[in-house]
Amino acid sequence: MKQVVVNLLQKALEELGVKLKKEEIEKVIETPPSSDMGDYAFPCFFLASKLKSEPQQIALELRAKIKKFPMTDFDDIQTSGAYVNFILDRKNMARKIVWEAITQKKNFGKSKIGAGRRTMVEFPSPNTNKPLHLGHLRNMSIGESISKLLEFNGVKVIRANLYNDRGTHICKSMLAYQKWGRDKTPASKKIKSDHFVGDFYVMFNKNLKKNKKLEDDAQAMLMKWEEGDKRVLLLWKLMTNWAINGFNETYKKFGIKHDVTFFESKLYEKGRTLVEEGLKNKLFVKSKKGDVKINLEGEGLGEKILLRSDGTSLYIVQDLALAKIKFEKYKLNESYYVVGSEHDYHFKTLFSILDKLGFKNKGLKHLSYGMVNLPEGKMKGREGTVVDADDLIEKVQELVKKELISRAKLSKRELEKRSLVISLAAIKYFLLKIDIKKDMLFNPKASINFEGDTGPYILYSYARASSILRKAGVQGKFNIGEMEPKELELVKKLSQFPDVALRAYNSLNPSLIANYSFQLAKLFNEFYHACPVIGSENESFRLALVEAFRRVLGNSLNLLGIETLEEM
RNA sequence: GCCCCUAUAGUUCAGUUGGAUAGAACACAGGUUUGCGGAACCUGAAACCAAGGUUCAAAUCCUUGUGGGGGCGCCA
Repeated sequence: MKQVVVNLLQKALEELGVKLKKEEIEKVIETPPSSDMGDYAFPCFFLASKLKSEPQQIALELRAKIKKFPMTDFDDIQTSGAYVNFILDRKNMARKIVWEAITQKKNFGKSKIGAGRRTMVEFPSPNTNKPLHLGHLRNMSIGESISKLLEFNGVKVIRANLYNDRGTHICKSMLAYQKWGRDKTPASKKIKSDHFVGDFYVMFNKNLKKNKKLEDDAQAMLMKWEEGDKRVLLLWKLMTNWAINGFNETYKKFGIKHDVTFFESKLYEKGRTLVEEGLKNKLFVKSKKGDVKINLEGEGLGEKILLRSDGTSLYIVQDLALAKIKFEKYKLNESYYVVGSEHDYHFKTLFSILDKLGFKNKGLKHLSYGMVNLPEGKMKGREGTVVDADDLIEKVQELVKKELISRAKLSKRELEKRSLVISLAAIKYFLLKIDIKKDMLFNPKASINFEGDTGPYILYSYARASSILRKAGVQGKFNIGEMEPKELELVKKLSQFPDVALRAYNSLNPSLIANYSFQLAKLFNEFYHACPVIGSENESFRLALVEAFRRVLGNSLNLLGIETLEEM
């Protein structure tokens, strides 16, 4: 519908002597602050200097020109100051949007703008020495939602995960296990296996306070690991598998699945050829001590060391290698890294070095998201102020169960299923509604609230729509009579979905979808309070509207990685 | 010390990328029972960190200051 407005404006502007491209016109079109003013607005301020006239005057002339064209889609075109406001034929619009939503179903709102592209999205890439925490939940929510957004716009997505399974942090857990964990296994302790590993990491840090020598022991163990010491490798394999098996349970519960998995342990020496290449091109320099570094002062990034003086490589070298492997093996157009903003500097240097190595315009992007803070401040692993991912999910699920039990009798299985869907909706929505790049506060009390701007509230409105449709039975065609204001508002909100999905795709920001979902759910609740559906004069249209709403909200939630429920 | 990010009701967040009257939610005060599920709906009070600048137009862009967060290892 916007395109019709654009076309009309382009023709009228040309008659006034201004040639503008469609995209230029589309860009300035906005939505008026209130819907009585119109559905689309065109501000004329920027034309004032070109036409050497008052913006108000231009608006009037523009309106006069447009009025002369034959039109079917509009009730009226008005001006208000320097704005030309287009008022759509509401019945026509409602018919169109509702019909499209109902018939296009899952495809409603999709675009093909990304067709033919292949993009890798890497998340959450944890360390294998301790279980996932709240930050990883934000990471996974964002990673999955962005993957869905890309797919919704035609992109072929490859979901990847990189395990940071090598280094001193791993050796710390291993050392603690060697010292104090003899013969115990996750099964014998009846504990989730990644938590089992994490407990030893905590144990290491506790004992480190009493015995500083442990730090050296961990370093010594890393040396043995690098030398290929069989005993150390055996233990490493055992514990890494425990960690990963535990993660896999969490991924499954959280609803994410990877297509590719990378391991730092297999990659960390693969960047050598790249380093040698850089040395040949004099991009990198070897100092007298033997370490290899690159000067990035020009970019304001300082000096970066790539190889230690003993010849072993640093973390960034494997990221260099991995970037290349990704593009060569998977024929990518883009590669996105979902990693917290604390690593902004790392990615700046990484991309800068790759650029210098001739790896230009490869669509590498750091999807940097803000830190998750607690009311008490930052989460600190060693001080035990971390919110554990599994614990959080379990805790929220328990609260949902209590709520469900107080409402209806459910079978155990149904209780489990519903409570999981609702609690994941609560957590994911809470984490996704905030602008990806901003730090956020995770208030445990607010996160278990199920009223207002929350996942459960949105799921509830979906379930109510389903309930109405269930009661009414199957419907076919519909007729539109006079529309109530709430019906119109709901229709307009539905019509915005394709635009919102596209904007979220362009800005790679799921929070737009989250906020839209809430606004849509809220309008629906207002609508069904104001307008009876079943048995009303406009039953056929209202039912269709409810169905369209249900469809669009379902599509919207799907983009957030949130499942829906027919009953709550 | 240097670099990056950030600042909107009591609190947590929006604000269509520079446009018309800055929107919600929570909390607070009050209300909606005989209609499709009250995890709902309605009413009320409450905000752009400060000072300059650019512009027809600034919460949005620039400068400075102040507050908050992060990064500056031959760690990952």
